[in-house]
Amino acid sequence: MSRVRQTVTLTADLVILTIRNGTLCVLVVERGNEPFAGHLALPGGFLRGDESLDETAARELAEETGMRAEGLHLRQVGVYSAPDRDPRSPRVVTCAYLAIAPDLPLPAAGSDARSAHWLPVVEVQRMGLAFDHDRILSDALELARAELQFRTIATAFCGEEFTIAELRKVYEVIWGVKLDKSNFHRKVTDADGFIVPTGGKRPTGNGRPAALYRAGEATTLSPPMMMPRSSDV
Amino acid sequence: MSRVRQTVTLTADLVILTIRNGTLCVLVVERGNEPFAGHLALPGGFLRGDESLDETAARELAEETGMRAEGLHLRQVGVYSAPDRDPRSPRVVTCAYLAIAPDLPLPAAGSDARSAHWLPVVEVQRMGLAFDHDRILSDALELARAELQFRTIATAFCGEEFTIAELRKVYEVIWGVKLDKSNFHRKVTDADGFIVPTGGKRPTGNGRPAALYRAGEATTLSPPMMMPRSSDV
DNA sequence: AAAATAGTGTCTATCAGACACTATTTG
DNA sequence: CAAATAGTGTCTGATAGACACTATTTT
Repeated sequence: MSRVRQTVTLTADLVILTIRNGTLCVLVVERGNEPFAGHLALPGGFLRGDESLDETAARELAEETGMRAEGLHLRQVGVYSAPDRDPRSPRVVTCAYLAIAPDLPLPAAGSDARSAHWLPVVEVQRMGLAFDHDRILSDALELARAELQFRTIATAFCGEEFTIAELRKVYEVIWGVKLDKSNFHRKVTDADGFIVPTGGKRPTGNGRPAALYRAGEATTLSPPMMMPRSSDV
Repeated sequence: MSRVRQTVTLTADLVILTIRNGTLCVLVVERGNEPFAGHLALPGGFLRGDESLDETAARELAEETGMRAEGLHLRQVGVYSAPDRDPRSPRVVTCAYLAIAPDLPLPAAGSDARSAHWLPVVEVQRMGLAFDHDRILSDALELARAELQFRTIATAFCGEEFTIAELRKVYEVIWGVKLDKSNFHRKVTDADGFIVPTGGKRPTGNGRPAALYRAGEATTLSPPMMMPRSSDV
């Protein structure tokens, strides 16, 4: 029996990241059903007969956050298929997706009869998640760190309009480093199609108001924004 | 029916790359069974009940090439789950893997009752593959190009011992560029744990014999070997 | 004016690319 | 010696990081 092909059910699980109050947060749900009822887990859902897993992920993302998935950063992290990762039968295999959201209010709780919350990533890692979702979360974070270097996804954490300081904060929070203000400014304004000035300004309370930008057309970042190498050493 | 969770069968498909006579080649099989009987396709196999997809991929790799998968570069490319990608029922979803092999003789043909061949990638792309394997192949190639920059996988294309010229040829073939001999030499010898001199020399027919190296301990390449940016411009 | 934040200019160490040069082999 | 390939040295332009400086706002 172990040597024959097996039928499984497929889920798409989502690691939806955002930045709130300068802290990297992830959307987690409290599970209502077994297995792991009452435990925290990543949001996700089952593949339907008429859709691909990418479509499953986009549908779940829309249900959980109200975001339209079109033009949104939604990227496969990997497949998690250990035979014992989920006690259910038929066996459940999942494909994890990374999504990035601006700091949005969540739709009314209970839209999916589950309670969804933004929680700081560090706190989630301390508490632990159901299934193999701890591993999925850390893999997704690693992917996000790498993608920041080569793709223009950092703007997805910001609203429609943002300042360069806000964009810099994205890099600092996800990479866990402090970046030089001047050098960052130079690099993002030089990068081709990364950000476009809107002409507007945003008063910041104290100090000179910052110029506003919106995301440019480019999806890849050239030249790349390399993560400081001091951490490897 | 389309709105309920669906059971599927899972396969792991392999994009196994090697370099033969200075040409990038991929292992393809001629399908013996429907669907697509007689067509070329990527090797692959069904998930069994006692294994993960990573293990399925490693098992198939061993069956097709005779390589032991331990310590071998085997990396998920992505999941391909379009509802119409395979006409069979129950629906077939695949996870593609990238593997890299030195220039090995294949095990006796017909080990899996299928004929496996190394074919140049460009020729395979011209002829076309079954299912969505054309797309999988091009995604795997893109991944291989990117991984060459940051991981020490180039040595996996070479035998146990290799010269720096052979290693350079790997980069040149996969990136499709010509690299400067001196600068390449400097970069690979400076990179930490990338290659280790064995002390041996290999006569190349004509000319000064080249020093031999073996793969070092490092898996990530620091500093990275950046692909020349001229191609983007 | 002081404080605070945005943004610019400039110096320097480092590194990639170009390329001339030396070294060691075969014929 | 000529040819061929391996390997070294050096110059230069581009870029990242450090940091001093200017600009514009609120209190």
